[in-house]
Amino acid sequence: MSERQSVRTRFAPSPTGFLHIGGARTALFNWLFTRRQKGVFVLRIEDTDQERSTEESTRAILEAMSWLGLDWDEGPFFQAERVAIHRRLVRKLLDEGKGYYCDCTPEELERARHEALARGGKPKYNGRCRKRGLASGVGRAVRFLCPEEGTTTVPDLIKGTVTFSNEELDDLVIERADGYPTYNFAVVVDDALMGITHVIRGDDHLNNTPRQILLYRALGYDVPLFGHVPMILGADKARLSKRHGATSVMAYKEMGYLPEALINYLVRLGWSRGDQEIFGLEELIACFSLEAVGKSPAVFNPEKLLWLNQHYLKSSSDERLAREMIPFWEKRGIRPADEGFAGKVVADLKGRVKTLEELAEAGSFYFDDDLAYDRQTAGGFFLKETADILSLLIQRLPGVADLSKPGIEAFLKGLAEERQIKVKELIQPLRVALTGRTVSPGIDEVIITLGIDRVIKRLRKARDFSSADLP
RNA sequence: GUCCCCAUCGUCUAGAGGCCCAGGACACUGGCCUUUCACGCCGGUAACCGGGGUUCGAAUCCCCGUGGGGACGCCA
Repeated sequence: MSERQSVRTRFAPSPTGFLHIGGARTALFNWLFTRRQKGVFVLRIEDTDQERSTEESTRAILEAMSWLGLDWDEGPFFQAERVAIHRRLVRKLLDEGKGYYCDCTPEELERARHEALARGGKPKYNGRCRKRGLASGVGRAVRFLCPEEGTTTVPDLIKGTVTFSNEELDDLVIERADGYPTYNFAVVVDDALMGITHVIRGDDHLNNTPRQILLYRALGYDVPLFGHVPMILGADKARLSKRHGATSVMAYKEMGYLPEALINYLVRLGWSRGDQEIFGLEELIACFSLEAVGKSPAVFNPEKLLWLNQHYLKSSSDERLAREMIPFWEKRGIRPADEGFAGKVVADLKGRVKTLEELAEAGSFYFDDDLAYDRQTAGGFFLKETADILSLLIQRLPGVADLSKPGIEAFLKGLAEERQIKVKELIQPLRVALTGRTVSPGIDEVIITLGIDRVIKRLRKARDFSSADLP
């Protein structure tokens, strides 16, 4: 490719569902490649299947793209709005003798396929209408007249050059009986007319590519460069699907993943740069290349995604995280008193959880001064001795002048020493009293975030609970 | 069935003929730290699918098997 010709790529999902993990990675590779080349990234919605396409899906896909930060420069274009163009070009092929009408019924075609399969052959179209010279008419589709001899070569940036024998191809339908173009035709026309220079897509399309190349040539268009990225598989090595867990991008948002974690995970699935694991977006734009994309399919590993999410959680600012937390708290009926408090809660917890959802769960006690103590989950901490310890804390804590981490720590250590008990024996009852749980952030952090007034309030409640109703 | 693609630890991968009795990361695991849980730090287990070539030398190149994935639609 010459230096001056600018790169144009596209992402072309069909709006028949949400943006899934595989589609997101394809979009990401396209986007990174394009941004690196300072090219133009086009978004095109392939909605020629009127039966299955929905506006809701289109909205969902756009929303997911935006969440991931994958912005596009042109579009979204809707393929269905371009059928007049497709129809005109089908007529052109017809006029030039490169296509013909076919009146085979779906049942006939199905039967022929089965027979071919039974004979051990490839279930391709048998060419029944090829030489019949049918005119247009109701129930008639248009097929492309495919050469039967020779080979077609796909120039692929990832897989290398792949050659197909034209015998393997058949006369594909380019216009359905209902007048709508089929995928293989529409995609060629639109990519060509939109000036797409690099077609980057899943390698499930590799087999379609020779016939698409034949269409480019029949239409008189330049053939673009291709890059077929390997599929993403589930743990059982089968193509990733719902039964492997969440496959929708937005489902990950709802589970409390950060977009940069998903991006980082996805890009490392099939692409690498030495031993590096953590990549920021800007960094990716600077170093991404199709040559470094691997050829083999990759298994989706939720554990590693979780690890990356934890990493990004740890390194995000409290302010940002507090903002991201809002919907997760809302779901639990929690509305932080102010941003400062939300930030402190997040700061206490972000290093010990893997998702925002988990953070919301682990930190719910911060927002509820009326904790429902539970002897079961309290792990046997509500005993006579506990009540004594809590009383002691209620007496002494308000007198602590230095309510900083070291200050609290020194106070606790001193008190434990004075009472001839282990610090742990002091801290665990305190933890349970303040949080209602045996697991929580550092007790000093909890005290600071809660503030001394709320701490005392909770201690009183816990003491009463301990001394009343003892087992 | 036919065609196409692919093949390094359980998983993601590094490796472009000697630097590799194979490196990193996740997971698992032993220890340290410690105020619970995490985090962090130090360590461990674990792989070149098989067979033939080519070469002084192969994880790397070639061939054949085998295995996995994909395609074969008037879906995209």
